[in-house]
This record gives sequence, C-alpha cells and structure tokens, in this order.
Amino acid sequence: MLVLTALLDRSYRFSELRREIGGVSEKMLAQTLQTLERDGFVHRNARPVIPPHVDYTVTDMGREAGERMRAMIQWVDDRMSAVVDARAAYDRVRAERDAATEAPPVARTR
Amino acid sequence: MLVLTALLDRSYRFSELRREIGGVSEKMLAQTLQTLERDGFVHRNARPVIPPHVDYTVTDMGREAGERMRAMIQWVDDRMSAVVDARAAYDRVRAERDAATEAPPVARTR
DNA sequence: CGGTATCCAAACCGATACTG
DNA sequence: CAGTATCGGTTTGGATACCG
Repeated sequence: MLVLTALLDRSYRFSELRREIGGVSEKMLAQTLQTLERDGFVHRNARPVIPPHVDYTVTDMGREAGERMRAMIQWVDDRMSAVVDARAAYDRVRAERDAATEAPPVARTR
Repeated sequence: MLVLTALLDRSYRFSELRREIGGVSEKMLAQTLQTLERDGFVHRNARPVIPPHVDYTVTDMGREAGERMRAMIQWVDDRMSAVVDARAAYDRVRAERDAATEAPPVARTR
C-alpha cells in the first residue's frame, strides 16, 4: 500500500523506506517487500558491498498499482470527514436508543 | 469489498447476499454490514414483519466506493496471471539456489 | 429470517536478539 | 546495513448455539 506509493517517486533503501513510511516494523517491511517482489510489483537491487546496499524500485506493474493506490488513498482521504460524520450520527442514534431501553424516561436531572 | 460491488446492481436481503458472495460466515457478513452502515456506505432497511425482512442498499457514497472497488477488482483480475507467473519464476529461482547450497553439484542422477 | 453471544484455534504483528 | 529467528500478546474469524 504505502510502500508502492512511496516508491512511485524514487527508489528507496530498506531503512530509508522504513523511516519514510513510519510506524512499520522491520519485520513487516521485510515481509511486505518480499511479497511485493515475489509477485512482481517491486524490484530488489542488492549491491554486494560492505555494508550491504539494497534499493527497491517499482516494476511497471508496480507503478500502475501504486498509481491506483495513490488515487484510492486520495479518495478515501477526501471522504474521511463524511465517514466520521456518518459514524457520529449512527453512534448518537444508537446511544439514544440504548439509553431509552435501559433507563425509561421518568425524570431528567435538572 | 464484494458486498459493495454486489449491491451496485440491486438491493439484497441478508441471506441472499450471503449466498451471492459465497464463503462468508454469518458473523463476518453481519459485522461487515454494520461497519458499512455505520460509516455511511450502506443503508439498512428493516421491515418489521414476521418473518423479518431486511434489505440493504448502497448510499451514494457507497455506490461511488463500489464502482471503484469493481474497477480495482477488474484490474487485479486482469493481472492475476502475470502475478502467478512472477511468483512461479521467483519460486523457481529460489528453489534452484536452495538446492545448490544444500546439495553441491557433485553428480546428478542419470 | 436475521441476527447475537460465546468459545477457541489460527494468523498476525511488534519487540527483541542475533547474523552475514 | 539489511535483514532472519523466535517469542508472546492481540486480533481475527469460523463453528456452534441461541434469540426476537
């Protein structure tokens, strides 16, 4: 998801990518990159130097996927507030209904 | 995902939707529908008759999301074979490398 | 019919320690 | 630097039983 969108702009090294994305553990990033590589979305270029230098780029298919991801993220982002509102409305109604069943309206405080 | 795309065509009742999608447990469908309703993607219309009759439709936002989902599913579907191929190639290479490390090529059977 | 409640095994994932 | 290996807590989701 975020790996593919990040790699749209330029290639990244492992730790660099980890910092860029943020909140992703080493393990998850390694796992994700392996899957993406295996499935043909990402290309892994390992230069056998010391210290190791590995950078990741998107393949053509990966670029296509990343662009779609980016568009989808944008769409979701644009609708976030609508979702938050819908959620609040839904929760408010449900809270009112629960209050009515648990404590019948006999008298209100003040 | 599949709930939204199914509901693009017409409204569905609970069990009907379950059959349509296939491989989804009651629990998961109920959970999914509640989330979608809460977030404003789906509208739930419960007619208080016996036996109960509840049908689900998409909201405007849900329709938009469903259309995007459908497009994405189509895209993924179109690339499935490419992914399968990439995966096979990757696994083949890895298997060869593993074989080389575990059993050095001294002699081959026949 | 359209769910909810409960139990439980499997999968997920972060933290930590270690390696080439 | 770029990972792998392992442990353990959390989450997920199916199966089953029950309810209005």
